[in-house]
Amino acid sequence: MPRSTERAPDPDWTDAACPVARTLDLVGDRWSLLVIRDAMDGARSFTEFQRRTGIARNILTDRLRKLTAHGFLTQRTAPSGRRREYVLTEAGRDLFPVILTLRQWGERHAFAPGEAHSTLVDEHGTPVPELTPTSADGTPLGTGTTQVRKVH
Amino acid sequence: MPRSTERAPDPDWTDAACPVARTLDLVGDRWSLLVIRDAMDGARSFTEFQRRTGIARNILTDRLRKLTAHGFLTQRTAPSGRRREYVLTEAGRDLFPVILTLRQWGERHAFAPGEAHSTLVDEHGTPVPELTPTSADGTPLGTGTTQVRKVH
DNA sequence: CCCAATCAGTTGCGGATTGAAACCAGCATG
DNA sequence: CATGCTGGTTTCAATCCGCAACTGATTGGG
Repeated sequence: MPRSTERAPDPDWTDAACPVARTLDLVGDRWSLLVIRDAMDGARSFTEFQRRTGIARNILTDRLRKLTAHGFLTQRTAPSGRRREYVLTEAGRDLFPVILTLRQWGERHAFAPGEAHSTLVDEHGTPVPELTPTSADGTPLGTGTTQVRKVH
Repeated sequence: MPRSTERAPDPDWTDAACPVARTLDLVGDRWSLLVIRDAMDGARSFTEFQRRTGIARNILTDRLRKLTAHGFLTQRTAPSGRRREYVLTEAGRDLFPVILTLRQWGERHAFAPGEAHSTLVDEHGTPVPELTPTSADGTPLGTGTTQVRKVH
């Protein structure tokens, strides 16, 4: 009885009006964002993703397929041969701030002081600074100083 | 295998050295971040979370318990009575940039042009600008201009 | 050409997780 | 006492996940 209204690549959202919910409907599972993370870090092939994440192969198959179907990844034939490889699309690369903020939360709250972890650095090896939300005039924003509004 | 470092509510990480993976181990499921989102938007009570998310009640019970155990939420008695309520901790509020970047990705990529959605505004009603990663000297950073490095 | 290894999956199978709905207990009101 | 609200718990079916075995298409070497 579902009645598809228009063209629907991925039907029935958890909360159709909320961008947060829609994004989580696409990548809000245990593995998708780790696959994206590794793609950003240079992983291209099935076995490379498998090796880095440790994910079960059938699940990886499923995730690569879904991420490709939803436009985060594309499959193209590798430049150096005839094997195919997975590369991030524009939409996939736009998840960079999401991965970065997850990373920064983890670095701050999920490690004991002095515990070994990885961090993100720029081309000069300088650590990437914390990403802080600000208003258009530069004042910092948080949960108390913002609110959700409907738009059409 | 007894590995009691200090207080260990949630042992064996998916990828112990990666802050992204650790964060996702804590909130990387279908519902946790939506609960956090609603907490940021003012939800305090069990039924309020249930009403906003539409989540099954047993799962909500589990998520509220886990989010509390992991330090994202605290339970305190409401100031205006004797009912208890869930409020975000410091660590919970620090997920604000994560929710915001998820929201911004969704606004950009998960909606057809002109489709109705919610957005985030500051106290003056001005839309919150895009959060863009930059290096310490202000140059924009992306997947091509950063790399992961181990730190101890 | 033949044998082996590697890559990219697919299939089958138990066990854990999730979800919908029903049930339950405490408290407040009428 | 009956009703309603809050904050759950229980039950049970469906789904998801990981493991291991298998396929099938390529490289790679002798």
